[in-house]
Amino acid sequence: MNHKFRCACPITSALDILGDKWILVIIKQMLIEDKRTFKDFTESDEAIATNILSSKLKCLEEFDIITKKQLPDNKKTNLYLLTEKGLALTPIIVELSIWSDENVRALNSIMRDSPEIEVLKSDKNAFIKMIIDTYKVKTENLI
Amino acid sequence: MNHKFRCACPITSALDILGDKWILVIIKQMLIEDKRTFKDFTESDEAIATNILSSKLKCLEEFDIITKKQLPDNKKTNLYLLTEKGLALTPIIVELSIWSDENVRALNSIMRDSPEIEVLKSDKNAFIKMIIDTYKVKTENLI
DNA sequence: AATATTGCTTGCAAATTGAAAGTAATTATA
DNA sequence: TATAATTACTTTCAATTTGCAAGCAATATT
Repeated sequence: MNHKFRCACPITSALDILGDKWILVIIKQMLIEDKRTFKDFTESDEAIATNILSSKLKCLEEFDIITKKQLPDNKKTNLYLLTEKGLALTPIIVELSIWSDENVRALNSIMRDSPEIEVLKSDKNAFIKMIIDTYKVKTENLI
Repeated sequence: MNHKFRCACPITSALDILGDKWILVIIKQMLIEDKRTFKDFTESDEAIATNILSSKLKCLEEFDIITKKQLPDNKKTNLYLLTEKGLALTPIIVELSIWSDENVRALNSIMRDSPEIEVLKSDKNAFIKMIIDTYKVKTENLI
């Protein structure tokens, strides 16, 4: 797979990787919903089809945003984990959640509350660090 | 047009609107490349097709992220301008540019330099405010 | 009055997405 | 140990989206 970039713009180039319906949803599921296995993802609210999931995971792996690992005591279940490059997407996820809370809520009647949003807004950097640290603690003993 | 949201997650709902190849590219072009007219967009480096542009602009208008205005002395040329809801996407654009500078540059050999990136990183909030204020100054006298 | 420009729309081919079913390897259960 | 269930996919095919090219109507320019 050799990805093509549209032009020399850094923002457009980021969107050449992240700009689709599923990539950032998968990152979010890994980062804050503890999704780690193929099955975890298929069971999520977003209900991604297995063929799409398979191709997107492959793509994320090629960009080194995630890595695929095996548990030492289980040859069947693969673990998909965020790399540093993937964890560096946390600020984008955080900004998406703020914008959504303020601008999309009114359009989606079933949108769930974000009780932590005020804490988040009061100190974004601390919140981002907390999410990343929590992820690392949760995953460091898995492999 | 009645948009469908995948689920109750605020982040996924944001991506139901923003998660595609073109939407955030168009926002970026308006916000920092002074693109305002249909022609402006078609002449950009990203070279969007006119039918796609037309449908995306319509979509952005329906979500109240942009507004379409006419110059009083020109009945042909339409101006597309960001609303407050659209300007509130600036932090997302800024985070995309930081992530890209640090993580995509190595993959895209033709990516242009971002000389302002260090200024940006040293005070994100000030940079975001500057972008928004500059946009408002540039556009307030157009209509 | 003739030409060029702007802002689209239409038609069609190519690519992507998605639902459903199938498969192979591994693990759990009777 | 045999059977069933689970996981992680792949395949097939239909539906949707994207993209190129051409066309067109209204307005602006020469």
